[in-house]
Amino acid sequence: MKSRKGRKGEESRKRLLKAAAHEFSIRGFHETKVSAIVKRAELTQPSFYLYFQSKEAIFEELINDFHSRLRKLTESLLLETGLHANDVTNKVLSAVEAVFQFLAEDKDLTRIGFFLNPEAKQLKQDVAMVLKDNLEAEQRLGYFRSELEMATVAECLIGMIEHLTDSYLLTGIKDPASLAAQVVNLLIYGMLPKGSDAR
Amino acid sequence: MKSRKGRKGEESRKRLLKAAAHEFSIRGFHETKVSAIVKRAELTQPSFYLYFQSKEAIFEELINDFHSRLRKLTESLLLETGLHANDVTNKVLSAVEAVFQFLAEDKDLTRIGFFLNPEAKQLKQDVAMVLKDNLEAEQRLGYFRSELEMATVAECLIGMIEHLTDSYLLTGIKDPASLAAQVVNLLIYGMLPKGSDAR
Amino acid sequence: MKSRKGRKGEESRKRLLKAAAHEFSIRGFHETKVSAIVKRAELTQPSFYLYFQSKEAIFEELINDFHSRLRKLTESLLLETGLHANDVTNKVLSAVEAVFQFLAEDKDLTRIGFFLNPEAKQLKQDVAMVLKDNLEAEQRLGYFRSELEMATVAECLIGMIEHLTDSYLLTGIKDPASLAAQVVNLLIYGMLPKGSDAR
Amino acid sequence: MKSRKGRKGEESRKRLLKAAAHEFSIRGFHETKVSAIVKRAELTQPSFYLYFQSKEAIFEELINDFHSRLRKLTESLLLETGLHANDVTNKVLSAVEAVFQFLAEDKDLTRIGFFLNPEAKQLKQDVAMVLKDNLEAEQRLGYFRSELEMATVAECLIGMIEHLTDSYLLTGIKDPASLAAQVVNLLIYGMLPKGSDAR
DNA sequence: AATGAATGAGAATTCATTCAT
DNA sequence: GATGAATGAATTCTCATTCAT
Repeated sequence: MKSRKGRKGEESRKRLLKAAAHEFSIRGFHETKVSAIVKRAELTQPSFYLYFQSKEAIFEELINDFHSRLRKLTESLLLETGLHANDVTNKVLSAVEAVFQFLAEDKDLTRIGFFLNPEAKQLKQDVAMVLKDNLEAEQRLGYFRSELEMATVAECLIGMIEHLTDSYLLTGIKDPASLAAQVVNLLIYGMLPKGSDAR
Repeated sequence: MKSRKGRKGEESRKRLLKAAAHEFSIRGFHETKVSAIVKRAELTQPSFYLYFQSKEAIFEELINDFHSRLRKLTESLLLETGLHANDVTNKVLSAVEAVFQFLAEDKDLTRIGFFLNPEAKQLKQDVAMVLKDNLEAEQRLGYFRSELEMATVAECLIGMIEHLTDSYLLTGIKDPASLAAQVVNLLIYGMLPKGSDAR
Repeated sequence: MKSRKGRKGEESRKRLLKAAAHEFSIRGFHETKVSAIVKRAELTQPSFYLYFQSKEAIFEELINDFHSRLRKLTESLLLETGLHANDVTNKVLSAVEAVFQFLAEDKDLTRIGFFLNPEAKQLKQDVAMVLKDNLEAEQRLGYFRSELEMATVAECLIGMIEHLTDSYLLTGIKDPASLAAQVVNLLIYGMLPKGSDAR
Repeated sequence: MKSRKGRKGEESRKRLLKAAAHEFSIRGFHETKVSAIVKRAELTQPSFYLYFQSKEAIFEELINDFHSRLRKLTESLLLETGLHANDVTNKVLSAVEAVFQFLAEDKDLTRIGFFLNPEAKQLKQDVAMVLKDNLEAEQRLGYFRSELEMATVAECLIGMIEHLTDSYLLTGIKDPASLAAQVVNLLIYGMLPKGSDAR
């Protein structure tokens, strides 16, 4: 199924993936008909089945592609963000920005992998876990307030990214850098003005 | 269609709504079959159409119910949260808690109205707008840092609520009060420890 | 799937079975389209699936019906044919006739259950086994020549019945009684004339 | 189509025939896919159509091959078995053995030509007819009992051969010689012990 | 002589919905 | 107020076959 030889086949396969990503992203899985995918890819239905076992299969391939890349990103971020960061804020900032950057790269794919599929929850959970571990380590080093429950903080961060991605990033209203800046600023310093009450 | 006649009819109608909410919430719109709804409601397919025009119609009715109640909640919160609040933090806290409370009430409905339907985006946008206006007002009163872009803050708050609802509230891992406390604490004071650097 | 309530449904189900039997019998499994079955039964395709899970399912139901009835017949014949038969020839004759009778009853079903399905081989094997046991018992009592290998004889008998059914019975050229008489006559006495050589 | 050019082409053609015979014989006509044939023949689908017009065509070629050879065999048997045979039993025996021999030669082909195709019925009919004529001639010469209806006897013989081929020959359980011996012994002398009743 | 790529035609099956009672 | 029975309209998928090289 996967390994076609020639250049042309590989092209068609890619066209199908691209077309499918687009259709899925605007219409969702069920409302997307194979007929629509092949039409957009300028092929016929049987050709679709030359490259993919089923509609589910192409969907999953898109998902898996997205997920594995996101996972890889997460891991790379952890490495460079790692412990003993003496400028925590900047580290966090650049990490968050990298994530937004990634999510902005292929919007169709982001919509599918991040919002449209049930397993995304699992993925987010994984990411949350990794994030939590990291945050807790930094917390132990005194970089963050000790009362904060880092598991929840991690989930909050993910929620923010998720939602901002949906409303600002995928719509093109804001760019990764500005979003990251705002998120981190808010998260790090909170909403209160400088001199306000000592808690 | 909306034949509000006998007691029994009213009962059947409610059973269908409840059954539909459950099915939709675990399976999503497309994967939910009318046959499954009526089975759960212990009725037959034609009876379904005695009370609802179509599968879409019952879904919309559930959505609308949820949405109008959420909108009502939002409005009521704005009133009591209103301006001239001298203890902003507590106001925000009780508002956020009320929202979590509401979302925890009927979990099936929340899943449907909040996560499963495309129009939820519009709803969230509406809420975000209202929230933003409110936050900006408070910001002008000096309660919040002036550099913050309140539109984004509003979206962040919504993202946090959304995601925590999904991972902690609907799963029963955490309760509204505790979630609200954490969210607000984080949002208001940020992550840095008390005495840390002036920004 | 199976248990419909009303009379009408039961009727439709039977019509489908009858139609399917006919189509399968003349066209074989693959060449028979569900569309042809329902047309003959004066129904529509979805109705077919109201009563049967799939094309395979209705085919199997026909097969199973045929097989269980044939098995029942075999068993009943064994009982009455049993041991200590002092007029072996007549016993065999009436048994063979009963079999032809059965095979002539519903010709469509016979064609399907006897010739068109792969599992028929197993069925025939079963029958052969039973037959063999019986024949051997009679052989030990001295009713049959001791040099004969009864397993093979059983297979021969089945082959004869099978083929005569195909060419004479299902085509209506000969009737059960006459076929049985000829088969048994041949099998019991062989082809040689009365006084011919001692072997 | 029948381009009998190079050596290599001829080879491929043969490989396809062999592969097809195998596939057809275990899977039947409809369940056999052209893709499976070419895979087994280590060729590609377009190559298949270089040598055969269609799936039907290759099937027919196999059938025709089998049929014409079987027909030839029958004819040769008739010649040597011919009239004025003074040892009828032995003549019949060697004829039957020759048939089993033939059927055992290429088992795939036998399965296809003898059991899998609808036209086999016609072929068997033809053989039956020839057989009948021969038997009747011998009957007139007094070699066989006059009460026997030779048309039926012929069919019986074919049925026996058919079934024994299926259950013993193609499965490798018994060999042609032994099968022929048993069939003829049974057919000629019948089942009754030597001295039993005069009919 | 052979193949990578593509397709026309069709088949089974599903599901929301309605008819008749 | 309810239901047994039926269906229109799609949709996915398969397979033999062919085009272009």
